[in-house]
Amino acid sequence: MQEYVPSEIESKWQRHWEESGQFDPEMHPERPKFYMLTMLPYPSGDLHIGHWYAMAPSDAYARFLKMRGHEVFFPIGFDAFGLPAENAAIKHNIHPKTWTYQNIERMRGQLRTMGNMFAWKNEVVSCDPDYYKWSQWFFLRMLEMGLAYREYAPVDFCNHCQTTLAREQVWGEERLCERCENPVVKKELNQWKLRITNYVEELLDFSGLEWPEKVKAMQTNWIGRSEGVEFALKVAGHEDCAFRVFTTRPDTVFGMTFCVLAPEHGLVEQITTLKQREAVRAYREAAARKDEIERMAESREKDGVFTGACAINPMNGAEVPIWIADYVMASYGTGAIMAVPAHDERDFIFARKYGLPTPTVIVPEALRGAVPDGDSLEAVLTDKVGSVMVNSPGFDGLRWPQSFDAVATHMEREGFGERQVNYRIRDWLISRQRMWGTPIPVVYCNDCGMQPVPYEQLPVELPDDAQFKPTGESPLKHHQGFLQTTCPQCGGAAERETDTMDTFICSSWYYYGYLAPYWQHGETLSKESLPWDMETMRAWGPVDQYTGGIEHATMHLLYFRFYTKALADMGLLDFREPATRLFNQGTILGEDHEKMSKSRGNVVNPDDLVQRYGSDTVRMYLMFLGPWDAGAPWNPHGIEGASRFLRSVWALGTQEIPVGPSGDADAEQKVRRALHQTIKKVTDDLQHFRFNTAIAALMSFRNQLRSGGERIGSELREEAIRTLLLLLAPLAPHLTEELWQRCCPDSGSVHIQPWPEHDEALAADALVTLVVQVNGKLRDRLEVPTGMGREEVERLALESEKIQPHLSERSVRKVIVVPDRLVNIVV
RNA sequence: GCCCGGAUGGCGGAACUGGUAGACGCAAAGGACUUAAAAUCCUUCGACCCAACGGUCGUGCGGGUUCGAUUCCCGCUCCGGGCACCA
Repeated sequence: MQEYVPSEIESKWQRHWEESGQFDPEMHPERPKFYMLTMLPYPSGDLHIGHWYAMAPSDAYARFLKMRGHEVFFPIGFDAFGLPAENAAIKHNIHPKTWTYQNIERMRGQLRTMGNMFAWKNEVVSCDPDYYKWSQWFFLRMLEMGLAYREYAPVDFCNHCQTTLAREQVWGEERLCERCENPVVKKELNQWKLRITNYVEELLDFSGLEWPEKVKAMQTNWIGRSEGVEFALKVAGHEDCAFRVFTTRPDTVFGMTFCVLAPEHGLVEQITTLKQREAVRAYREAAARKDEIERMAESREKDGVFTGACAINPMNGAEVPIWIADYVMASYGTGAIMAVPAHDERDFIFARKYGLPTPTVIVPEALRGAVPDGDSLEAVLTDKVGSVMVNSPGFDGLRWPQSFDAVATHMEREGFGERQVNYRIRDWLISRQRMWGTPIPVVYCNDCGMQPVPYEQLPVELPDDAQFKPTGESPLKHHQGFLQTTCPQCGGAAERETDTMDTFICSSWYYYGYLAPYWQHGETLSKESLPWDMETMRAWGPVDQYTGGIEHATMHLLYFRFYTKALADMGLLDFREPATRLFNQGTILGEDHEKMSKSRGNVVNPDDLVQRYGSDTVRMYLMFLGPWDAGAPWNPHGIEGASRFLRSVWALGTQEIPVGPSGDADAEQKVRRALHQTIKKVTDDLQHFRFNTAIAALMSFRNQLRSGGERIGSELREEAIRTLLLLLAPLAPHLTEELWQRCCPDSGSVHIQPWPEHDEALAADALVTLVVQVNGKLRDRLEVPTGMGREEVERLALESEKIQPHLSERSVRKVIVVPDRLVNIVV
């Protein structure tokens, strides 16, 4: 018997598969298509065990589907723009392009050792001008459609990365930069944005998508839809002066005892009285400063300043003081609120602090008639359901949601308010003050203003001779060759935009890019150009199964849905959702159960493991660790189990056992039954990404085959081994291919064989273990033929020697029989 | 504070729609083979009591429903993730 030496067979088959083109996408109309997609890697220069954990199971699934008769497309590429390349440029004086392509070259090699069925011919590299010219083309189309715009507004800026960020890329209450985890600051800047908010309602609709509930919840949460009423309040003594507030609780409007404007609100200056002017000015300044610096230490203490002016409650004409306070955000709703302290905890705290009244206007329905005082924070009633309006002339006694409707309708009829839906999500800020990204294709002319670069001039290419400064500032700002251009409108001198696009732009359409390998270098674009062949897109799109990490739930996965909708509106796609099914794999942790990081020294290097155990073993072990979506800590000894298993399969596949064509009938029946049960189990598990239990089933079958091995005939033995190889092929593609070629050299690759089918009759057990319980406690086990009748089962159980002692001196009250399962005797 | 997950042996985990808790693997212990080691193979392996047969307890904690609960319901604890003066 030859020994199992993975290194000898793995590279051989990797080369063979790629050269034979057996995994290149081809349309066979008789086969159902399957677009399998795994999130593309950033070319950091080293393939991490996390990449293996994400991609190896994806590959197993793709291979499984191919054997199940699908035509499978499983592409790969590189998300090649981004900051690390610039940092390397500054540190090592190497152009980001050189650094990136060197890394890609290295990672291609590492990825190939995984043995995935990647369609390498369709690879995309997002920093290739032939790729990013289309990112620019989409941008120009969006500009024409009004989906892209430039705005001067406060934005989040990361000092460490020297760039602005999208709201999605600022994390948590600490407001950390998604890349470097340093706190961001606010800055007022002119920035390009994409109108993702145009699609909010559609983005909230997940119908037809098989996505994890968690991701749907996170996106829904992020979009933050809330239904309410927006209405106008006049300022007393200023006939021409009014402001609007948004509320989700119009039913509490009679309880308004003051209003609050955000310190930045445009009306503040105009309405502040002379007496209050100094206090208001000081508060606004302090608020502006607070926003810049002391964000972390910011307490939730509510304070504010009276403006001296009053607003008129349009419902009852009551005059209420107008305050400014920084607990009201300028960026949400109208930047102003009606304050109802009896029914809002924040308003209550504020009212308490400044001695403002807190009248009750809704009460629990059960308490109707008796209006409680509501003089503590705990007594603040915020419940909608079960509350009724009181002290609200004309509306008393109304319950939610009629109370909402009645007030809203009244406001609409009287013409001072209307129903309104507000969202938390903001438009996508895509400007980055970085060099290594897609240039935003616009120029600024002194005479004509901002002008888009004509389609025919795309791509606007990054210079190859950029000078990087240690300050981290984008070299584009100082690169005269890039900067100086002519205005497409008047032909005069103009300057290019030096901001580049967020790299999430590249990953917002790469899965369509994979299908457009015909981009031609030097091809002149026009508005009528097509980024892909429409027939090919119709045939393959959308993605059938997408896999990747959950960390992109409210970033990439939101942008990627938005892009698909925008591209569909450009007439380039005839579907509106990019991926029908989504699966989020978990994270592989270090041996110490902590997140892997260089500083912790718990990083596992896959290259070393491949060298020592082979790719198949690494794949198998990662899939065996536990459920794919759970992730797991790495156990350096555990991989031995996967290694042993594959070695024993190798032994089974190469050993000659001198037996006749048929063997012991009883042993054969057992093995045959196990075989069909294993086919069933593995098929079902792989369909549901349960790689760990599929592997456990294969191991069990291996155990049975080993123990009964000498007593079965060569015919069944060969069938069993062939089937084992087929079932194992998606998981351990190299070893199975090698053994398959040895046993069935004429049938072609193991990976194009039809998947085995199980026979229900052969899989059925002849005998079952019947559990006998007395009062729910296990007392005996009986081996009985499958399908035994209730009466007989009951009789057998009662007669059992082990049961008898438990029945003495007690009377049987009831006997529960679950056929083929158990008998429970209640005494 | 709100919204999602999760908690099972020494470890990773398994258990279909309530029906044998701990599959499969790792580690450990004992044994076989070997001059020896590695590899391989066999046996044991939740806790406690018992010489043994066997028994009692046991799926984060406390209750409940049920003949029967890791699974369903109620109330907690701890861990992880998301959101958060969002009006």
